[in-house]
Amino acid sequence: MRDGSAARVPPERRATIKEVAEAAGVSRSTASRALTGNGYVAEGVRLRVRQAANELGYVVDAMARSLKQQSTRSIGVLVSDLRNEFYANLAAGASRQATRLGYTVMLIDDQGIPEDELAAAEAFVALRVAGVVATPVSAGATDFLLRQRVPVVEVDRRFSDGACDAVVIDNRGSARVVTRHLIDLGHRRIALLIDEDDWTTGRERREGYADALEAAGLPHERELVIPTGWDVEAAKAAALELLSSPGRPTAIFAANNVLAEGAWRAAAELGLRVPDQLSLAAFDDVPWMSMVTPGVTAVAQDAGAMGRAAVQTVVDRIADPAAGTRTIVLSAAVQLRGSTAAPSEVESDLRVG
Amino acid sequence: MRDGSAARVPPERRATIKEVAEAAGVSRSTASRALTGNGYVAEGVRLRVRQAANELGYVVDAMARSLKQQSTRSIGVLVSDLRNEFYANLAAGASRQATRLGYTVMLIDDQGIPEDELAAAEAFVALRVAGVVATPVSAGATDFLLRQRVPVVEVDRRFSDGACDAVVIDNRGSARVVTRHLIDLGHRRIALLIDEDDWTTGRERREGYADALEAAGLPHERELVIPTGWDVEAAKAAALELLSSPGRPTAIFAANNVLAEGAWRAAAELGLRVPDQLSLAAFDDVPWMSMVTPGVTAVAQDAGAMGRAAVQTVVDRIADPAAGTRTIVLSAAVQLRGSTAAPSEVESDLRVG
DNA sequence: GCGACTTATGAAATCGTTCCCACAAATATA
DNA sequence: TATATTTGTGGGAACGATTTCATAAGTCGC
Repeated sequence: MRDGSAARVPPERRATIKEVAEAAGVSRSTASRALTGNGYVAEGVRLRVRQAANELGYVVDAMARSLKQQSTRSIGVLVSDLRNEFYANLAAGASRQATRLGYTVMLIDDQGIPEDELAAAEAFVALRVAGVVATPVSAGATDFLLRQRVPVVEVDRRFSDGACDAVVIDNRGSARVVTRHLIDLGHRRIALLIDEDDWTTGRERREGYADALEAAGLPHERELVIPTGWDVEAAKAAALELLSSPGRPTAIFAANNVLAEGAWRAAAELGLRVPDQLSLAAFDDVPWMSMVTPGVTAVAQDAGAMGRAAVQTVVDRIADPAAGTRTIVLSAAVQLRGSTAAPSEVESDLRVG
Repeated sequence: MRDGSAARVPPERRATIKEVAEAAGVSRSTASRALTGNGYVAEGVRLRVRQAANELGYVVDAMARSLKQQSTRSIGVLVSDLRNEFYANLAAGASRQATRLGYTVMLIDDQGIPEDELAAAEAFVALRVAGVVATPVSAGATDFLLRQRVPVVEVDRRFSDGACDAVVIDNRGSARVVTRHLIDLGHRRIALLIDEDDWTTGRERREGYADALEAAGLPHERELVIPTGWDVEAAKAAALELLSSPGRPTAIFAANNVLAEGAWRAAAELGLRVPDQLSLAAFDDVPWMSMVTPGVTAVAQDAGAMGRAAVQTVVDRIADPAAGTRTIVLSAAVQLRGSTAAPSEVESDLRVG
């Protein structure tokens, strides 16, 4: 029985256009025209070539094509941590938009490491991607790409202000609204959990927080701005310390979803009731915030929309490299949930006492 | 001042190895050897070439290289939905392992659509990826890739049993353990929320559920196996109907994290206390399950590890295309949390009455 | 029936790289 | 000294496609 079946045995080597041309009895040029649709080809010939290609299982070699055409249909996407839902949604939006526009995506997760980011940028240049969408962690990668004449769109945060396109949200305004919300509820000691100050996101969120305090005539107390690490554990540790201290705040504003998770876990571990004993608000609305009880008040960035917009922008830029740079600012909604409420009397007493 | 700065103006066109060679005063062959490290090159010459390359901002054209070498250093990764944390973690693990092994990743999110999956497979072939890691949604893509002689590793679920390598977990065993756990707690009416039956994951989880019921001598009631849709809303709707019915189950086993989210939201909407009035267990342990109160008992698959293992497997396969196919079965731990407990007396009465 | 245009085809150059080969000089081995 | 062997270099042929150009036949308008 073996070898007796009619199953077609795949050939050792992949078919080339030359073989397709021979099978169809035409020249390579004609075969190319028949398959790509560029230039004149007689209808009968077109069909013959298409059929020959099918029978041989021919698939164009994108590299040979790009080499000749000196351009590719792929876009580099560089994110800091795919395991973080924000970046995953961003990448999903970018990927889908790219597919829709006929591009493929080269995705690299640089783990937030500047060296890896630079290596990724080099890989993108080597692969001659048509453009790059990146959530930068340093100025290095963008600089390198721009020097190499590769269109870049910075997403979420900016390092090369004005030198390239960008898609961001109104971090400062959103942070101000959230802080204002807490102040309006009666909070006077509002801590800000923040991982960094070097990025535009962190800086702007901090500024928005400060804006709101100032507008309300509240002091901007240094010890209430808590620098944390990058991951949940570090954030939790920082929050534990903060919440165990005598001058404990009545509200925490976490500058992103990871820090919010740390704060939430810390509060749970200390047995603090939210919102009675602690109000919690966050930047980045992720699913768990609407699943826990009470839900967590959060700034809802549409990461998927950011990814889509970034890809659209980079494709526009590829089409017109000379146009002036654009910065797209997307709005973000604040989802008010049960985690923010007026500080309780008891808490006020505790604070005073 | 403008144009007076010493800033180097990037050249219009990218430098080629020919230009590097000329700048260093050697032939293209020598320049190539100096940069790649293959073959003999005098030390002084090597340095001269490297410097020339640096000064010209030379970056090798990966496409020209691959065309000549007839191989690439990139791997195609195909997932169903990057917004789902399971796939995001899988992709993150795959991406990082690929980077570690010197490969770049072409990522495509096929949205679970068979046509898109096939189109992605074609794109991978066109780009001549060295191998593909995929969470298949139909047999088509894998078949096509195998016919095209592209190494494929199926992850999470299988369509081409034995025809290619695979990385999966013990779905049946894990489902059995969870169901058994619910039975041991005293549950007799345990519903299974499941999205599909066509994939190995769904089938095996269902079998594990059935195994446990049978082993306990419990009837396998048809109306307790609930087919849901793919998204949270559909799952929630199905769960709402189930939980509002007179013969309502005392426990729900959700076959994945999306369905679990739907069930959780449904229970919350109906005001059912977990675990007093309803026990909930799930497949796929995602962060929210340990953040809500009570935590949700879940099978913890390490998606990142699956992605890593898949990439490792496909790279091994690239190295030895003739070796027999392997199926790697990773173990999954069951995280027991507060959402599963013995059914309350009141509930039992309700059920009887 | 003659120029102008459209349609159709194939030969050959080209994209940027690698790598086989030929050759030469330096070094090691007999 | 004669002969291998190692080290170093450059010429040129690939890799697989696209695309320019030349050529030729058919069509149109007059």
